[in-house]
Amino acid sequence: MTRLDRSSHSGGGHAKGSRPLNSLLAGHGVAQPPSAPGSRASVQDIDLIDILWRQDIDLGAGREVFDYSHRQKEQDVEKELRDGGEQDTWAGEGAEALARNLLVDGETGESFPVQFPADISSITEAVPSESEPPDLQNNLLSPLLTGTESPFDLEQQWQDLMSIMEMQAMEVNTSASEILYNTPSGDPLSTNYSLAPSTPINQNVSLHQASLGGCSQDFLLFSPEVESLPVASSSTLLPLVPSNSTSLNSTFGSTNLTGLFFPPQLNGTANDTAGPELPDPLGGLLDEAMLDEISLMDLAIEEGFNPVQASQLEEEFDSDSGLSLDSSHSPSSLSSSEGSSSSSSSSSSSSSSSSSSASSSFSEEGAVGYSSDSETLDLEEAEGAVGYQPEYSKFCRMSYQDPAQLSCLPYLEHVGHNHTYNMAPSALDSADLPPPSALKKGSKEKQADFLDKQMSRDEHRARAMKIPFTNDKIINLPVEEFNELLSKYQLSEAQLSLIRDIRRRGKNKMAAQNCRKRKLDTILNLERDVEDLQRDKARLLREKVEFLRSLRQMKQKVQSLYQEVFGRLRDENGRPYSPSQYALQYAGDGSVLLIPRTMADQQARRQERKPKDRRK
DNA sequence: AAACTCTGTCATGCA
DNA sequence: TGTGCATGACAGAGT
Repeated sequence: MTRLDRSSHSGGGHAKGSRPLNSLLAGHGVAQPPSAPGSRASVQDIDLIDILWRQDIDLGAGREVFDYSHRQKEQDVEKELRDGGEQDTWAGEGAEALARNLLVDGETGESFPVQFPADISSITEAVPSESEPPDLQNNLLSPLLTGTESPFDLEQQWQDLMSIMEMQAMEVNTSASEILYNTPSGDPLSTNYSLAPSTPINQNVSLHQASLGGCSQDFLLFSPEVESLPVASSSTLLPLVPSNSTSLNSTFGSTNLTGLFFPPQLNGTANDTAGPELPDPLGGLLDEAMLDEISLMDLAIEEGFNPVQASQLEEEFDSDSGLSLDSSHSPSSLSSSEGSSSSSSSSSSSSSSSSSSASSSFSEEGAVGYSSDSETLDLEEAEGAVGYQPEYSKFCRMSYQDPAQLSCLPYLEHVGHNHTYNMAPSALDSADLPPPSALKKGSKEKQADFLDKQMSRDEHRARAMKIPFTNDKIINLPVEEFNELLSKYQLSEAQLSLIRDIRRRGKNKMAAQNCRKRKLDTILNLERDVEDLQRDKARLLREKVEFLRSLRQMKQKVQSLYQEVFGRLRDENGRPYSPSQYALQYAGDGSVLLIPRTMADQQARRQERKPKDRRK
């Protein structure tokens, strides 16, 4: 009983050691995140827009967003723009309809001044869903509606965009707006900007008032630089125009959002100089994305993972339910050679211990002892060298673990039950059944040779010392019974010492076997862990690629919206604004301002500084 | 013959 | 203190 408890204890110890691995595995297996965004069925972006809109309305941003402090002045400008805007396409029929309809709340029908919502989500929110003229809606929403991302993707990226834009908007609101509206007229900035009487155009105009009229697009307007405006910019700007996916893709990785958002020639009339590299409101996000992508590539290079191949790898992993690691070969073979004891990982710990305990208990029956395992006889030396046969020892190990198998092998069973091996070889010959091969030879000497080969060194020693009981009993009997057995015989000190050594070595031998089995099981478990982790890694990489792709698409859409809105803006003379001199900027109060690029650039720089300080 | 694997054994630490 | 177990290290034999 003590032995069984011990063995179970040892098994428990092993299980304790391997449990974290198993639990880790289980955790990996269970904790499957939602499927890759790209793989999910795409939901119409308009749904997301509606959701976001309602969220903002719920948050109280539905109405207030559409109001801002300079309404009066902007209404004046709006009037002007409306008068002048009717001449161009934007002010045409669709624009008028838009101007009319966009003043009506899509949900309540309540009329309100069209304004750009306060965050980027409001960009989509502000996009009229049903009440808008289809043409404009399509015009402005087409980039969004073409998206195939899952709502999760869109929402996530909108939130990212919003967070960045809101930060910018806050900055713009608290600084630019103050400068624009509150600074004394002597301020060169303000003079240069909107309130200056010298400026014929009131740049401090909300987008809808300026020219879009009823377009309640929520827009982030970014501040390009004016200071270093190279004059040749229309040409230089053009490449930045993401008119097609290729250019956009190229700009995604190599340029900031300046290229994305800085409107190129607008309406074909903007022949002014384009700005240089403009601060990118989404620069942080983009840079991060770029960095992520770069790091992803680095990771791919370092780890042998190609993001593009990640999915392939994933598929391989998914399709391959078996072992895909080369390293698993040797342990697999090992486990196979070890038989059933180490075949299953989850039960391997217990199996190894149970097998040992089973063998122990079985050995305690006296039927089989571990001593029958791989115990051979060296013909040359009775005391001496090992001289065992590995194949046979393996066979014997399997046999002693399975009594049924052993019963089918009488000569092995004899080995287990041989209580008389301490007798003279001649006496053993009559009692022992030789193996079939030995029987065929029919030679008593060969039988003795075989029996000798089955004996271990300790058995030889025991026989030489005339130990009156089997090594099996010496090793596997419980302490009490063992001491009882010793007390039954009058043994010399040498005999007792040998018996103790035999017992110690025999137990240690079994312990070593168990230990090696456990070690193999641990290796197998670790390999499974590695496989699972690699599978997870591939999946995460694939998801990351999907997110990056979605982000890129969102940037495209935002850029196209910017261009579209900016291109439709007209000054009081009906002329389009020069993208090199003006930029649209998003204000925290929900308004969208048309500001000079100098101002926008300053604010953008300030925004750039903030995250850096924050990182410190 | 060298490299590798398998196995037994010893020494040691822990319970 | 004795006993058993676990394990690293080593050595011998076999492949």
